[in-house]
Amino acid sequence: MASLPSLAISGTPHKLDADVRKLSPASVPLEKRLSYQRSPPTADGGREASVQPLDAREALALLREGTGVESAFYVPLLQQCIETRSLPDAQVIHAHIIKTGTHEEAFISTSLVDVYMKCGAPHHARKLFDTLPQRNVVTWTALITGYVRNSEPENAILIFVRLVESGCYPTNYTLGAVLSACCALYSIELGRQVHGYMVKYGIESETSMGNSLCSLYSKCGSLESSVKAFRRIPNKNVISWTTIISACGDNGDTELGLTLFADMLSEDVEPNEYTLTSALSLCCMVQDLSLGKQIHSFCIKFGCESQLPVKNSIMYLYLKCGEIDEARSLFDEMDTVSLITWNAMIAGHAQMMNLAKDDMAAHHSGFEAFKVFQKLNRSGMKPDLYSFSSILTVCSGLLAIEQGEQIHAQTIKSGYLSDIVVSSALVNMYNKCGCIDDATKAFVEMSTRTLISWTSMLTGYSQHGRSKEAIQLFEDMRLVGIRPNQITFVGVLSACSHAGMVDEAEYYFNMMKNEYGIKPVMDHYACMVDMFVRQGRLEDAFAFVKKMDFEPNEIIWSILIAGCRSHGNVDLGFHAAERLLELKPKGIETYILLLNMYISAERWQDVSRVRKLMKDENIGSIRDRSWISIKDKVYFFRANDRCHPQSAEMYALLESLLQKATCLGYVPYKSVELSDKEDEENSVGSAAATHHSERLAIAFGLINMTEGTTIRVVKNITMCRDCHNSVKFFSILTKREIIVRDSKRLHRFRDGRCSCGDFGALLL
DNA sequence: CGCTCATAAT
Repeated sequence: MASLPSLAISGTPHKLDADVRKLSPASVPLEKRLSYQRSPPTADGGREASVQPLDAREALALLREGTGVESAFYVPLLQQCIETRSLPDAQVIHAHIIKTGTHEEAFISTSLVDVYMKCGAPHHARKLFDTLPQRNVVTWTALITGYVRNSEPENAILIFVRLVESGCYPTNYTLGAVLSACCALYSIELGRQVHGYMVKYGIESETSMGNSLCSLYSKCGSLESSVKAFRRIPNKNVISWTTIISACGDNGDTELGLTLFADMLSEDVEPNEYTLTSALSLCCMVQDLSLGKQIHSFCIKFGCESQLPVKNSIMYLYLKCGEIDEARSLFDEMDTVSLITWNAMIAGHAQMMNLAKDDMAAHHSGFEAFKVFQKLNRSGMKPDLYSFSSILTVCSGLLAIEQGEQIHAQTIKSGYLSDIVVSSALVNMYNKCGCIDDATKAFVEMSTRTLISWTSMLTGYSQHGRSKEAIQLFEDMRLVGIRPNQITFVGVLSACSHAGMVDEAEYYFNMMKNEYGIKPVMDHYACMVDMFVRQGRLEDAFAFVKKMDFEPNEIIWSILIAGCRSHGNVDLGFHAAERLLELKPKGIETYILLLNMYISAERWQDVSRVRKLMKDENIGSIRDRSWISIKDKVYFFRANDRCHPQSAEMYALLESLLQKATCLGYVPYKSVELSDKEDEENSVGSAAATHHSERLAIAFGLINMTEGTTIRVVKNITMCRDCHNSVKFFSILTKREIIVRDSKRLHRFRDGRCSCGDFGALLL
């Protein structure tokens, strides 16, 4: 972006020329002009045309032939140009205007500037403007407004500076347009300066100006300034209220937003459809269905429930609050839908996928999102950046790489890949699907990179065990001047941990605290503890935990216990387990870890103690689920599942693989039986061999997928170390790349190694 | 009065 000038407010004392009419030439009689207005004169309005209105099309045809028309026709002709957005027509008219010398009349040339701008030709407008003998504040304003319209806010600002320098007085129209330019530039500094001009000209208290300021500050991310601007508006109208309420939503202060909505009602300001949709969106954010329903009834009361945006909001409210059937029937009842309707459906299902506790539910939601996306494509409407970013999130969640690739192609074709959110979602999708090279490619090809895209890529490298690249990326990011956040540092520290770079980890940990003033949270400590544990430095790990200024949580203890188990320090493990049990952990995986530890040590009393605690704490039964997607079908597996027709083949394959693996040195770990009751019924009379769900899914993939293709499996809980170890052998024996994404991380098995660093601290 | 400026849903 070109550097922008400062808008010095000092200098010649300006006074707002309140009466713009003085500047307006009246060479064409008012009544003549009126007769060419778009709306036909009404019978009772007394606006009889003094010149017989000539059809604008006919007039334009005459001009094209070179025949002149009366100069009074220029206004409707230009009006017609705006409607058709036809640049050539504008040029024809322009030529005639010059021929007749009419361009010296300021209002005609102002119209021409406006027409060029509305035809998307700012260059033509500017060229004309620069040669004008006469220009007034309206002409200047038309140019500024036009630049904003054509997404050239820098030029709008530069023209405003020239306007001020030329001694012209800006009007409220002018300052409103300049404020829009500041908004487009997200420049709160420029905005404040324009605010200064408004104060100076005494128009700050005008409602529309206050509203604009309120909106500007909100869009620039300062809710505080926005609220201040709002409070200073003496005569707040419904727009003022709507602006501040939606500002609260945009800036994440739902509580204040809802309070202000209540204030508005108690001050007897009647909300309109804009206000109500904003309020509904606040209810969505806090998932408050009962409040949402009240606002729904307001919509009916104020008669705007039939408006599409309102319908969209209400549908989205039900969807976000989990009332899928209600949302669905509202959707089906809609006779007209907009792209936003489709997008709301996709985004709603995508969110449900992410929040679903149950993996079956998650998958179902994701699948619904795909169905909606498909229907959108067939409806004749074109997906936009919102559709693409939502559906790419769904692909990430389901590891649906085939669909993801198709959508990638569609984003290129439609041009939406240039959008920062879409391209970030694409990087994320490839990372989550285990395609680090495609992610890198997508990242490199981005036109601009934000904190989110850098962090996403960095985390991708880190999760794939490519620590050097992750850290290199971090340094590049700092070099470009992007300020890392908390999440970025989680990526950096986990990369260090992965590669055993203890000194670097400590260096970055301190950098985070001292240079960036970011307070370390549990995740950061978890990375550090994980690192010491990986190194077998259990004492250092425990010492680090003692340094924390909060109590270790379930995650920290789990890492310590898993580490003790891996490094055979059973006593320390038992000690840590006692501390963990005092916390009454919530996560089912924590219990499996503890059970596994006690089972390996054959401490059966502790095993039954943990099982009892699980019952007391109402920890549900252990459900082990995996799924694999082949073509457009998804196949689910449970532990020891024998439901599938190919079961016999799958079990035989697993047996033979395990046998071969044993020859290569595979030793099974004893681990907890993961079948739940439902599964046990199904596996009555089954062979002795037990398999967790991911092994079944992998076997299914090996049988049904073309040789050499990558196998991608999603698992709902963390892999156990026995499965992890055996899959490493499978990758050698079958010469396949196998990707398992479990609830904690991504495992990419290749040639007997796993990208997680072959270390079990994050395994059960 | 030729710039028609300010608010919403994904």
